[in-house]
Amino acid sequence: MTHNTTEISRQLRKSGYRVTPQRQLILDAVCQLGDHVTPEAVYDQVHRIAPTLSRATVYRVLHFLTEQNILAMVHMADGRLAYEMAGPEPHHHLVCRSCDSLLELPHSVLLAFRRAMDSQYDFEVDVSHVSFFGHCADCRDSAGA
Amino acid sequence: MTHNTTEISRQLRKSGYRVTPQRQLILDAVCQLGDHVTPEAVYDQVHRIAPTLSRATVYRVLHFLTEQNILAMVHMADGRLAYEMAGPEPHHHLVCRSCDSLLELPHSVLLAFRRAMDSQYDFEVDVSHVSFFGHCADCRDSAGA
DNA sequence: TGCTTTGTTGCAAGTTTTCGCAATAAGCAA
DNA sequence: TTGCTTATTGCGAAAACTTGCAACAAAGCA
Repeated sequence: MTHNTTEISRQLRKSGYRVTPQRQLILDAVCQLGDHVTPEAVYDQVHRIAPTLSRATVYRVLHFLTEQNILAMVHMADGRLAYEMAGPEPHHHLVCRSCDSLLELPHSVLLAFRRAMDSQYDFEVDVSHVSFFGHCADCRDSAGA
Repeated sequence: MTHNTTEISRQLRKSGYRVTPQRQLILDAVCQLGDHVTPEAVYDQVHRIAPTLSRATVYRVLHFLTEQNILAMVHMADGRLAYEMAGPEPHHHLVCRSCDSLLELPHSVLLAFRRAMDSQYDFEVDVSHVSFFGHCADCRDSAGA
């Protein structure tokens, strides 16, 4: 378990939300499954332990935990959504359109971009989670450009 | 009509694809409806003229035209997909989450970013059309942050 | 501990998006 | 123009995702 259950629980309760077994199971599942977890994968994982937990709840809880900044929403190349643990430091992805691989981008890169937009356009870009699409080194080579 | 129908038709036929009435209607619809057009909006628009044209075809054609670089896919704030004409001149948007206003971003900004990603991460970012979300000057002020 | 409040869940029905496959028709060549 | 090839469509069904609502149960308090 890489997430601090008690800390997150406390955070939720403090905001007037409840810590339910469903929410804990779903959080554990995302945590275990890694970096770009689809709702369906979460459902499969969780359903083994709690067969009555519904798909609707999975979707609702994923949304909810994202709003609470406990999870982060990730755009996949095909437009679908996936989730991952948010962590204290926002991070970003370079998503390969060919092989769907993810490359992590340090927050500092985006902070610089954000500052630039702010000063030049007076626009506050939300850089809590950003994904860029393109082609990784491997796929670029094999494409034989 | 801001798109060059004959040129696009020629491009498609040259690649071995066919120019169907459905494809033309859908292209026209996206073109008329402007920036960030949802599949449903396209369907509504097109359905008035061609009631038998199915939703499946709308989705398929939008996807297809995106692959052909005739349309560009844009991620909306809520994770949903929208489309817009790709055009020869790449353009980018700063989208305000509060008032939905669009601010155009010069391509040069993104080109610099692209070069940085290429040299630092050996990743070729697709910067043909990018949207960033956040808050414009007006909404930032009125929010009283 | 037991009661109360009200945030959450599960179900089922409702959207949105995709898929398989037979029928159709675009483009090409004669 | 006619016919052939096969890309593309439409349909219906399935998958993916959302929503309304009644029942349930987490937190807080007596």
